[in-house]
Amino acid sequence: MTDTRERIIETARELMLTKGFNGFSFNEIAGKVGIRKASIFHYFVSKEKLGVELIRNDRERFAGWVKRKESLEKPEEKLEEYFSLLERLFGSNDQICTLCILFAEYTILPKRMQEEMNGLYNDEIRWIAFVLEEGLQSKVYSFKETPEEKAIFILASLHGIIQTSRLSADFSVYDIVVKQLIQGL
Amino acid sequence: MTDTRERIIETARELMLTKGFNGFSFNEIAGKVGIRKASIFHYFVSKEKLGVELIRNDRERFAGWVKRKESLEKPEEKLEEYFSLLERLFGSNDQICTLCILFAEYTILPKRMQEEMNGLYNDEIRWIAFVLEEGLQSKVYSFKETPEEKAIFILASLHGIIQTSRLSADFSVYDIVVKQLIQGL
DNA sequence: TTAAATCTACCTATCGATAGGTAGATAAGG
DNA sequence: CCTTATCTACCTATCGATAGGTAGATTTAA
Repeated sequence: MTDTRERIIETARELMLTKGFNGFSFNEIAGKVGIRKASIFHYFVSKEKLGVELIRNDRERFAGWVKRKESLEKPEEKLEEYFSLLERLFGSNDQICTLCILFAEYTILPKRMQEEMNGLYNDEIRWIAFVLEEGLQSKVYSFKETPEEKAIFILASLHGIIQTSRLSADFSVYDIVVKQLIQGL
Repeated sequence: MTDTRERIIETARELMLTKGFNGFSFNEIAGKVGIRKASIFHYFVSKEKLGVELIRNDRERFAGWVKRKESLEKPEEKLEEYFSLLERLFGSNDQICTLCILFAEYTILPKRMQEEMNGLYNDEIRWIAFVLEEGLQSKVYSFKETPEEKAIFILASLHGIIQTSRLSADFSVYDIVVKQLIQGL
């Protein structure tokens, strides 16, 4: 069944988002899923393949999310939904977003995973920049940087605060940052 | 001599700032320093102790840096120096700042290291907030958030962009962020 | 002054644990 | 019967850490 495969992926994602790619093992996944370590290799020939799929999975889900939000008319609403999206990824548990958790390991990750990370990052930047461009044209935003520069700034701020929120387990800092980001538009 | 000890620390720092705490081994340090792995245990009874010392080291160096910058009169100058300080930490090589690299591993790091991370983070936040407060009083800054909120925002943005700069090995994004940060003050 | 004791700075060899990964037997289902 | 799924059993490599030792400098004491 693909059921086991799905459970492997879901468990792996939880573990990766909590402890990083090199922070979890096949044994740990197996224990949580209730199978043996060797069985995982039936679905994923290597840990690298699993890692690549996890990120690509994220990209697809983001693409789907974007499509679902296309119906929203106002760019401010889209952006606000995006802020909520990232917030929902942590908050309750120890998990943080895919890019956030993998940044530190970047230099020691397989090239294929690095490429997917770049892809995911560019996906998000492009979408944010697009929404900002909309906001500029409809005059709800009035910043003087390029939409791309602003997007880079926004995403960096979000990534940074998501990570620091783990230190004190204080998630209120996220809103503090979002508030200032919106104010700068 | 403590010379060997110093070389162990310096090598460990380089490795940690590049690959994370769990991304380097005693063997790797030993190879670079030119001694045997077991010899490292003569100076550090455990990897945890080494890790704690690396962060505490950072805190002390930051404290020293702060003292050296006390002579600067204008808060804008201090802040600018701080931006340059962080920038200097990466740029040339694959290394990024201590907090940035350790954020992802936070949940699987020894408690003592977590505590030191919190200490380092608070050190930096407090100093930034203090400088911002100065700026408010001398009227060179005019933001309406509290200095602490602004400090949290600034540090988050810097941490975020430092990490993303590894993706494309494009360090120009740092200046893009700094520019926007200054503009928001 | 010199011999014994101690300390410093390493070494070799090995430990148990765990990592990712493989081979081949067995079980389950259509 | 045959394919797919999952198992047991095992491999190699590496991890942090320990045991036990050695050469040489330093300290102590008669």
